[in-house]
Amino acid sequence: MQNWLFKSEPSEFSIDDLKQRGQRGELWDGVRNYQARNFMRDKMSVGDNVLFYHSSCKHVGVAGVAKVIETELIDPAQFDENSKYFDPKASHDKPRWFCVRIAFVSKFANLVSLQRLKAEASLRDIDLLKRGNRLSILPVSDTHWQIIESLSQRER
DNA sequence: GCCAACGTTGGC
DNA sequence: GCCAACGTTGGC
Repeated sequence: MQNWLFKSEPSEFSIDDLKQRGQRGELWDGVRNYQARNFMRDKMSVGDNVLFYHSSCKHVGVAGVAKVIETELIDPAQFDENSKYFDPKASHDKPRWFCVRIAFVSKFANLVSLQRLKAEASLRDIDLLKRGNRLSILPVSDTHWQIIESLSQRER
């Protein structure tokens, strides 16, 4: 079982939006970065844990927990000419983009802010905080997962 | 809105 | 295969 961190702009799709989807969850389509795609296509399993991170917004940080409920899905947006994720180089014979489906697990009572993460010495080497890391999907170690989860239960 | 840090594209 | 130009991400 692997842990991940998914970034999302809450103005586009927030932890509350995910909660509203309930058991059906949400198809994580539209990822157009090869490294992130490879994580989804090759490394994810049903049941994997996901930290749901709010980026590019007022309160940046980890907002809650989700889980992977379906894997090895072909991203339908690549074939949709009306989608901003349309990829003219993709074909049904040779799809280029893959995705997974995730579902809500919990929302943190207190968002674990980026500031808080940076202040935590034990998170010094988490990929999320490495200089210039703009990947929207990142693996998270068990140790880092536990630290962030414990931060979410602490008073700010 | 700015800008650093990339990833991607395309000419050569 | 190199690399300049361009586009995007994401914190501030």
